[in-house]
Amino acid sequence: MNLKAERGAATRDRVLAIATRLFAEHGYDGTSIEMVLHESALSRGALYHHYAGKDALFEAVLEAVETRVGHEIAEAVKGAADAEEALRQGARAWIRLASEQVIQRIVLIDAPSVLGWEKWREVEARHAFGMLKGALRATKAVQDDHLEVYAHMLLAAINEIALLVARTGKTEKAERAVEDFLTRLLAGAPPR
Amino acid sequence: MNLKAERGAATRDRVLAIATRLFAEHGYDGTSIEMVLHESALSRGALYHHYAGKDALFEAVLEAVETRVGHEIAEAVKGAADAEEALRQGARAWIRLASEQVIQRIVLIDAPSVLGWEKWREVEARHAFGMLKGALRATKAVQDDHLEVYAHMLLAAINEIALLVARTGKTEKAERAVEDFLTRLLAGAPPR
DNA sequence: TCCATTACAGACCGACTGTCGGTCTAGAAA
DNA sequence: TTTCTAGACCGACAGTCGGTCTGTAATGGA
Repeated sequence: MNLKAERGAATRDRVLAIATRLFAEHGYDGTSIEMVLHESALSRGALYHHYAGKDALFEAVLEAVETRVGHEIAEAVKGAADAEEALRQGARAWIRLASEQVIQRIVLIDAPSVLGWEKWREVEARHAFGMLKGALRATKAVQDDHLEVYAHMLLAAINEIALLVARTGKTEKAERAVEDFLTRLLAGAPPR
Repeated sequence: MNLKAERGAATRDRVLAIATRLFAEHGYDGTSIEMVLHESALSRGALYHHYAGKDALFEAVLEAVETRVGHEIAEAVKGAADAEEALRQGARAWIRLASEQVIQRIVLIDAPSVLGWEKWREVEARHAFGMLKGALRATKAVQDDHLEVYAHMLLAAINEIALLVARTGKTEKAERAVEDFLTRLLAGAPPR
């Protein structure tokens, strides 16, 4: 049970790579199963043997992309002196990573509408959101019962900027604004 | 040339109302033109006479929803004492409005993927984003060349919370966190 | 050797979007 | 009054797409 398993895994990987490219280029709706079939020189039966449907294929693609991104951000944050520094470096790394169309289209634009917001959030919690929440907690700048909401706001804000930068190209300016944004947020709760 | 024009406008409105409800309930992909046809007791030809296609119909729906939301938020902000107060009241009103499924599904989830991010942004600029940017400028808490980016981050953050509240129901808690978030942001740029 | 399991093939189905030739009628023009 | 035009509306149809189903080949454990 080795040759068979390996062949199957290889096919799945091939399909995954092709689907990732197509989804990124043409979006979920603009990509037909037919296209994937054609490029992978596979039959319908084979594809549906490995993936339950178009949605499931998309979800597998999303999962793979998120995993890769997670590793790259972890790498970028490695040398950070403290929690706040890690948060800043992570944010910067994320914005730069998200210049890739693969991430923009698949993770930020199509995923919520294809999988539904709940499912998307669940996937994010295991990756980008989870990391950010951890980093934010480590800074101790936010009281515990606001942590969840803060992490949501922060991630959404940074995602938006990633998309913005991808269109306008004003990377430095946006990064400075995000730095400023983070500085204000981390300044600690003012007296009310 | 009056009866004819009126009849046409009435048909467009009828279709728009039905499409809005269906898009909100089943999402863009889950709503078929066939459904709209059936509920509006109209023929394919007639519908395609008034709207260029499914995308165009969706865009018309989005525009109508955004316009309504714009009015309601303007109403909510009316009595605000100063710019900061207006921003806070606007944010709160927006979060509460976004408890409607119509707004969540159509404006926040489906629009970016159906129309594409650029088109979506363009529509938003004429409505929610435009208002928020104006309000933020009026507070003078953000330097001019960061204004655009800040407005993006802020809107994205608030939108995210609107979706979060819609799922978890913890309105008060989320609103307090947003209040806190705004307070920190508006506290002014710290010395660097 | 036998057989269960897995990989793969491709015909087929129903549903969907968008097109196209055409009808009907209000109301302007003659 | 008669004629003509533009716009509202109709429904058959083509083409595409996602997904199903039956069947075949080959691997590897019993």
